[in-house]
Amino acid sequence: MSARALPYRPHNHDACVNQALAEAKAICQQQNARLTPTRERVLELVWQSHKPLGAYDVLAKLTSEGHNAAPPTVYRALDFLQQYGLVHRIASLNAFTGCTHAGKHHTGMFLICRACGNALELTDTSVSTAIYNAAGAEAFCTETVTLEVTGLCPSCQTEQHHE
Amino acid sequence: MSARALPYRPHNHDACVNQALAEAKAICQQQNARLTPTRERVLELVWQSHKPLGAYDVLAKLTSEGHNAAPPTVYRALDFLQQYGLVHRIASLNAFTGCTHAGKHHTGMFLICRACGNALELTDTSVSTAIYNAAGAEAFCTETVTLEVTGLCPSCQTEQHHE
DNA sequence: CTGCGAATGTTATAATGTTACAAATTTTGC
DNA sequence: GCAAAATTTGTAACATTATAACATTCGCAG
Repeated sequence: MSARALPYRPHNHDACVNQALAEAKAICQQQNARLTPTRERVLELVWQSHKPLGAYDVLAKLTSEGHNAAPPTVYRALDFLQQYGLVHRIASLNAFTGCTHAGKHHTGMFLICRACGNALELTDTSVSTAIYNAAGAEAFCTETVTLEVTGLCPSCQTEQHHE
Repeated sequence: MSARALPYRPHNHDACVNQALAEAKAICQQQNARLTPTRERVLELVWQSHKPLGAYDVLAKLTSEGHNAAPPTVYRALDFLQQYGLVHRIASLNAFTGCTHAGKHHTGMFLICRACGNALELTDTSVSTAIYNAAGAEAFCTETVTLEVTGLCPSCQTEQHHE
């Protein structure tokens, strides 16, 4: 598998989408989960860019395509996708983004640019370890970690025009 | 200044509240900010326990005290308190909690027990450093960090009855 | 083809958060 | 002290995000 493109640099984004869809199909098949058309379409929509997308944004896109959708349609699809590790919810944005480490056990860390809105998902062992240890020092049993960093991505640090 | 009590252990909680209020007054005085009665009352309410409180919970308490409050009343007070580092917003819960490190420059890390609902705020240099470095390795300029760990606190790991 | 569980449609509503403008209060400059 | 300015609060309406409850349809095993 090739390295992931950086969200805030120009790249062939179709490759991102295709890879994500291919991985999703493989994962669902392997786990005997049904990647139905609606679920697949929602996953595609979330992957339309590296900017986390609100549930109602997804809904609007579905609607504009003629899909007869309501909020539960979207939230159910997103729940399913989250369950199988195909998308992440960004709590600080109330939005969803495609998982770039699908299938791999990981603690997502997100770098979210406040200027261009793109989010980069990282996995960093020293971060996870430090968090796990800090929690352990308080005898706390860690189950889930929400780690979202906001700031400026390399592109937006130098450019004036934010995409 | 004495060490902080652990949220999920029995402790003299009035001391927590009193300390928080005293610190808040000192900080506001020092920064020439006005800790008005409404703001102070909201801070007290948020400090009524170590369980992060929703804005509408605060609103309900204010209302039950006869205060003529509406959502903006609460959100404005919370915004003010956040601005001066007196409360934190817990994004994964849509709730607010009193800051136990008010006045000190810090990156909050929260250990949130899914059983009892209490939250413990930590500051851990190795965690902050690891995060900052991981972001820096991507040439990302960190501004804010949201770090919320969910799991089981020591008490709830052993006890059946969750407070 | 029929019955069962999973998935989706549909309607309504809950929970969280914001906008906009008016009134009251506090501060400030004189 | 007093008027103007700035800050804070009141008030009503509304926007956004998410869920509940129940009916219907779909996919598939027997």
